[in-house]
Amino acid sequence: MERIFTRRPSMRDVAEASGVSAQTVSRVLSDHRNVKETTREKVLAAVEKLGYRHNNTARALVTGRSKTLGVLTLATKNYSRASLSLGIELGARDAGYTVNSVTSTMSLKGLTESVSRLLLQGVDGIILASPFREAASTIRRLTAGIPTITMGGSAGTCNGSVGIDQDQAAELATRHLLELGHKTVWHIAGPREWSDASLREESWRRTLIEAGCLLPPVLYGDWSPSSGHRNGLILGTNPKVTAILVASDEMAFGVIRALTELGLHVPKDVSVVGIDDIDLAAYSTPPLTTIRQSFEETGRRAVQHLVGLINKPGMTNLSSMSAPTLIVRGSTAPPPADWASKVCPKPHRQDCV
Amino acid sequence: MERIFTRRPSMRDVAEASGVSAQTVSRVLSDHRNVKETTREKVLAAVEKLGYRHNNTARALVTGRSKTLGVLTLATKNYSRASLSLGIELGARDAGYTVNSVTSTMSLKGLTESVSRLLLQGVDGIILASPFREAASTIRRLTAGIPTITMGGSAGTCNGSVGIDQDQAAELATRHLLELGHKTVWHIAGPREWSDASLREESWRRTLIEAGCLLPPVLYGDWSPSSGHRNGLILGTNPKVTAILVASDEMAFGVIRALTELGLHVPKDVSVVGIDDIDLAAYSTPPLTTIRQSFEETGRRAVQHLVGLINKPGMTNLSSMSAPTLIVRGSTAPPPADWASKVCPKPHRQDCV
DNA sequence: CCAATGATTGTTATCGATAACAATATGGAT
DNA sequence: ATCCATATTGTTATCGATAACAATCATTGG
Repeated sequence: MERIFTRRPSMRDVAEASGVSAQTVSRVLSDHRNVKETTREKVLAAVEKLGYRHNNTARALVTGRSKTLGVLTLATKNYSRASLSLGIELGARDAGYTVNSVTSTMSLKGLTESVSRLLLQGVDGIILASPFREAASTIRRLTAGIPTITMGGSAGTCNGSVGIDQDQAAELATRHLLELGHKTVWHIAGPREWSDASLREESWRRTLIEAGCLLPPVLYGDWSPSSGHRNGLILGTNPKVTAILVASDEMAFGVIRALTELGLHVPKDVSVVGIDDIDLAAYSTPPLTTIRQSFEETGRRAVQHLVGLINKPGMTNLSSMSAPTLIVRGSTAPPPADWASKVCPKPHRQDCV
Repeated sequence: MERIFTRRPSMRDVAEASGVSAQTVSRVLSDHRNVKETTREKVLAAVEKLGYRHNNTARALVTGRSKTLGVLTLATKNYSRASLSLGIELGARDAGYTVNSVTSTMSLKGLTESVSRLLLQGVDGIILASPFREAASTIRRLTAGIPTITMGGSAGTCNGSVGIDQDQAAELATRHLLELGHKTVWHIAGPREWSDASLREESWRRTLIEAGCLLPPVLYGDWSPSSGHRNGLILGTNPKVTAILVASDEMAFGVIRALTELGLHVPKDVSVVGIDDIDLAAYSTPPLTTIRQSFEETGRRAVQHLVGLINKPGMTNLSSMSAPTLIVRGSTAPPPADWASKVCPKPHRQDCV
C-alpha cells in the first residue's frame, strides 16, 4: 500500500518482490496445499505491501470460468423483481459468484438482444427471470451450450426450472374465497404473455370448474396498480361481483382503491385476494389477504441449481417448485348476507378524501 | 451455426475460415474504416457460419476495459433500490456497458468486502448506491484509482456525486404542512446511518426553525412499513400530533395503518406526507401526499456521469442534484378546526377489519 | 546406500483478443 | 517513371493469470 503504481501490481510484481516465481504466488493465493509455510508468509507479505489484487479477467481467460452469473429480468420495478434479484444476488455471493444483470423489454427482439449481451460478457450460467412464454424456443437456441435456469416458466423449457407453484397459489386463493361462501370468484389476471400470469389464470379457472361454479369473464391488467384500479372500477359497478382474485398485490391495491371510490366496502361488500404478499400488503386499509411467495428464497435456490448445473453439466431438466401459503388478513369475508335478495343500489363515485 | 464445437469458435477459427488474419477479423468486427468491402463480407459470412461471438474476457484483458460497471446497493428490496437499479441498468445499456451488481449490509465490513469484490471483477467504474455516512473515507481509499460515483451522499465524498436534492424534498413536504395551517410537523426519520435520511431530518429541522415552530422529538424507523406502523402507534396516541412527515412512503403506509387502527382519520385528524412517490402511493386509502423523486432518471444520470469520468479521468468532484416535486393527494388537510379547544379523547385501538 | 515417494518450486505454453509496428498494394502528383 | 500518401493486410508482442510438465530436494524403506 506504499507506492502508487501507474498500473496495478501483477503477480509478477509480487513474485519479484518476494523472490519466488509467479506460479508460486498463484499457488499461495489459491490455497494450494504444497507450499512451504515460510514462502507463503513471504508472498502474503509482498501481496500486502504492494496492495496486490487478483485480476479476475486474466483468470477467467485461462480457466474459462468467469465466476459470474448472468441474470435477465424484465424492465419493471415491481416487488417480485426486486426481491427475486435480491435473493439471486445473496445466493450468488454465498456461492462465490457475482451477478451480471441485464434488463429486457417483453419482446422477442429485446430478449434475444439481452441474452446475447450476457453471452458476450462470458457469464458461466444464466438465470432467466423473465417468464415470457413465446420466447422459449428462441432462447433455448441462444443459450444452447451454457447452463441456464428458467424461472417461473413451465417445466421443461430449458435445462432447469425453478419457481413457485403457481397452480397452487391461485388454487389456494380461489378456494379460500369459495369456502367463505362466495358463489364464484372473479379474476383480474396479469398480462397473457407472462407464463406466471397464465398459469394462475388457468388454475383459477380449473378450481372454479371443479367446484362447479360459474366462470366469469377474465379481466387483464399489466401488474401496475393503475391497471388494477381501472379494472376495479369495472368490476365494482357489477353488483354480482362479491369476490375478486387479483393476480398481484400491487394490482390489488388499485382494485381496493377503486372499490372504495365507488363507495363499496372491502371486505363487507366485496372480498379481494392478492398474490405475492409484498411488504406493504399487511398495511393497506384493509390489510390484504394474499398468497405469500418467497421470491427471495426462490432466487437463492435458482442460484444453487445453476451452480450445480455449472459444475456437473450432466444433469438436465432438474426443476424445483416451492409451495406458496395463504395469508388471511382483512380484505376477505363471507359475502353480504342479503346478497341474493337485496336491491343493488346504483354505485356512485365518491372520494373519501 | 452448422457445426457444434466443443469450444466456442475463436477469431482464429474465423480467420482461417475466411482466409485472412485474425487481426483483420478484429478490424471487421470493430468497424475499422480501412477494410475492403469484399473482405468484410467474407469475414462476416464466416462469423455467421461458425456462430462466432466476441469473447469479452479476452478483450478486457488486453484493452484494460471490461465495459462493465459495478453497482453497490444495500440488501433491501424497497422501491427506491428497485427503481434506482432499473435506471442504472437502462442507462448502462444505452452507454454500451453491462452492470455487475453486489449487495452489501450496512456495515463497514460488509461495504469493504463488497467493494473489493467489485474491484476483483475488474469493473471500469463503480456506482455506490448505498449512502452510508460513516464509510466515506474507507471507501474513498478502497476505490482510489477507479472512477466512482456516490449516490445520495453529501457532495465531495468521492470523485463525483449524483442524487436528488434531499434538502429540498424535506423542505417542500414540511412547508406544505405548515401552509395548511399545522402548528408544527412531527417527523419519522430513516436510519441515522443513511445519509439521505439524515439530510432529510436536518432539512425538516431547519425548515421548522426558520418558520419559528416548536421542534418535536424525532422518531426513527428502518424504512420498513412495520417500523412506520410502530412509530405511528406512538404518535397516534399523542393528541398534539396533527401532521407527520414520514421519511419514506413505505413507512408512511405503516403510519396511516396505525392511525386508522387507533380510530383516527387521515387526513381529518392527522395529515401524513411521505417521500418517494412509489407506484402504490396513489392507491392507498387515502391516497398519499408525497414528494416525487425520480430514481430511475437519477440512476441513468449516475451512469452518464460515471462513463464521463471513465473516459476523461481528469474531471473530479462533478456533482449533480435533481429537484423533487410535491405531489398533493388525499392524506393532507388543514388541522382539525377544534384542535385547540377540543377535549382530546383517549384514543382506543380499533380494528377496522 | 539407493530407489521411490512426496513435497516444493520453477519453466513454458496457453487462453482470445488487440496494439504497435511492418509490409504490401494502390493511386495520384510531379 | 518516381515518390509519397493512403488503403489494406499481416506479424509479433502483450495483457495477467493458470495448466501441464519438469526439476529439485528431503525422507523413507529395503
